[in-house]
Amino acid sequence: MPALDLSTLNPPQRDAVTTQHGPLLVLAGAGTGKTRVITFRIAELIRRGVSPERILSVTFTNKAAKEMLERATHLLGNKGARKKPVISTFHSLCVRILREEIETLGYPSRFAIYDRGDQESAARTALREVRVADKAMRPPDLLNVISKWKMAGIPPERAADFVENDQEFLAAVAYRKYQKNLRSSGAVDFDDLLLLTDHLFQTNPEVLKRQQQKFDYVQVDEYQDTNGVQFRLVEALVAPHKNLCVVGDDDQSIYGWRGAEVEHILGFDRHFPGAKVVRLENNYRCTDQILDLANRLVKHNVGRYDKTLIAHKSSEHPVRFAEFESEVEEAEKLVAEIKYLIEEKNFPASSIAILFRTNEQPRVFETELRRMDIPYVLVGSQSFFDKKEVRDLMAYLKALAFPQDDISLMRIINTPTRGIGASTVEKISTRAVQQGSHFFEAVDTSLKAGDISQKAADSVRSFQRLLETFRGRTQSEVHRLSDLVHELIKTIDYDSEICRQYKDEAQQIARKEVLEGLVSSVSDYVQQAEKPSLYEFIENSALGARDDESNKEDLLSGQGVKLMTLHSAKGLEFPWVYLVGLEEGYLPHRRSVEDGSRKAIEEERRLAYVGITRAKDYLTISRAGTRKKWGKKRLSLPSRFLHEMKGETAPPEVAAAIAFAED
DNA sequence: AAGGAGGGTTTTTTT
DNA sequence: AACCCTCCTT
Repeated sequence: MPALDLSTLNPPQRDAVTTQHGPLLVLAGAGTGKTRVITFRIAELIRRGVSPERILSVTFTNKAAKEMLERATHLLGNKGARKKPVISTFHSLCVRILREEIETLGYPSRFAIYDRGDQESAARTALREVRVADKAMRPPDLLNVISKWKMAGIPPERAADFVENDQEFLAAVAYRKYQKNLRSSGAVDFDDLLLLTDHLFQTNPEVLKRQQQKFDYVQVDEYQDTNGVQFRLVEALVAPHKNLCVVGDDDQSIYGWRGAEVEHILGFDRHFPGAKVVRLENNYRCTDQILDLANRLVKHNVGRYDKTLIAHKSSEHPVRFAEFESEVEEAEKLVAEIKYLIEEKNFPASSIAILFRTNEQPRVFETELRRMDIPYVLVGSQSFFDKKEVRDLMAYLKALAFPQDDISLMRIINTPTRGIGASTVEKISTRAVQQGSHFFEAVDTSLKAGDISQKAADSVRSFQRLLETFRGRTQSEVHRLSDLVHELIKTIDYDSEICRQYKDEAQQIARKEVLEGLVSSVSDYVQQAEKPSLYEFIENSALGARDDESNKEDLLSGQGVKLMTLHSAKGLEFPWVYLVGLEEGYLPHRRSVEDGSRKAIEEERRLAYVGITRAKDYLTISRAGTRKKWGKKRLSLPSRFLHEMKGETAPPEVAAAIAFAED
């Protein structure tokens, strides 16, 4: 654990950071010790007698929250051991508030939180219900549009007025279905958590007052990434005292597509008059060459605070630019070098990171790393919870915990196959919609109406009984929840399902191990939980806040080469970094280029900036001349950012291609 | 209803 | 190359 050291701040800055009252904006560039500022402030406030639980710090990821808590606890030593400062993500904070205020809500007292996978299923169902052809709009696209509307406070009924193109017209119709289905399943998505809390604050002064009284000091990390709803929540919480300290860097705003608005950080002193502004421009992370490159690149952005970070470390090694024939060669050559570094130079694998723009890119590197027997960790979205088996089993657990959750039920009703075919499901569902009931309540009607056979009805009912039995037991035998999950897997005979699906024996074993992993994480959860419940386990999983899992991740991350997207690399640093795939269409991404707006390209440029500034000592930036896409080899041109950061003009063929794409 | 073959489509980024 | 959907046979 690095010692906390504010010697990097000059005295007025130090005073400002520890100012006890009023709004404070810390504009901190990359590598200037942003997070340290918050941790230091927490410790300082506590030292001055503020009770730890009255200090709220909000981060964007659970990982960041956990790390901050560890640092703060460490800093406080034994003194802080009894009470802890509150550190949480926006989403966990909202869940807590909603749970506390559940009585006032008028919403079902139990609600399922849908994770990304659930949201996609719900989106797919909605699209189907409004008969949108699959190719007209994909579930993820629908979710993006819905999220945009939700963050702008636009409800389903009014979405039609805000439609900007044909696709959004379809989305507006599907949005209504999506929200209706979620509500009838007793579920909320990530955005709803924020929206409901916001709504609660706006409409219920007592609730707001109660929540306001909980905290005397509020701090927000990565403030450049707050969206409209998050801004309103913060504003509401600090309204009585305005003791708000935000930390961020407008050059690292990379979540515009999720509704983040840089205006929040740029206009902080307008929103909070009298705000103190502290600028941190001394970079202690990167060598001067790395920083030069980053500075030169980001200067091409127009909408930003003009600032130049000052390096405090001189370069031992120049930044390298590598070019390869294909993406395969890129992976082979770079991994060969990594092998050399680890084996010959005793470089710890964990100090090396490979950063890329999209989730498709790490594949080649994974193959190569595995071939070379180098330990690696793929950090990010394609995680444990995205595996099909886990999602199936989680759907079972959700169906158990939430009897009205028909969306989860649909996922598992015939998985593994149990004689409930598509047409049976279709017919019962239609009846259910007609009579405005849940799926199981429509079985009788369907049978009487002659929609389905007696045999089909029996299969459905017997599955319903199975669920009910387990549902009862998850409550009465909650202390042995993991045994129950194990028993459930045996009862539904999921193992046979795996064997049927995967012919390869190694695959079968791997998949079964995944399931065992889930069972053991349930068991870990039950052990560490104060008052274990199936609901809480599901909730933790959705929010990605499961202790056991992140511990495992930490354990792993100590060992391997890290592979991650630029988005997940935000806030991290590594001694040795490969920034790969610097090609037009990837960075900047094709979709942003096609968008054509300066804003879109500037966000891509900030992504590249984030990538460069992750490197402490060594940076290699690489590109491939060809790249396989959809099984076909295609020419890949060097990214415009390469030329910008080197201070060159793009060669004619690249410039022509850029101009062509922008037309 | 289940399973397999064949055909078409796909890849931003994430709490 | 991998996935999902549809259609066809059993």
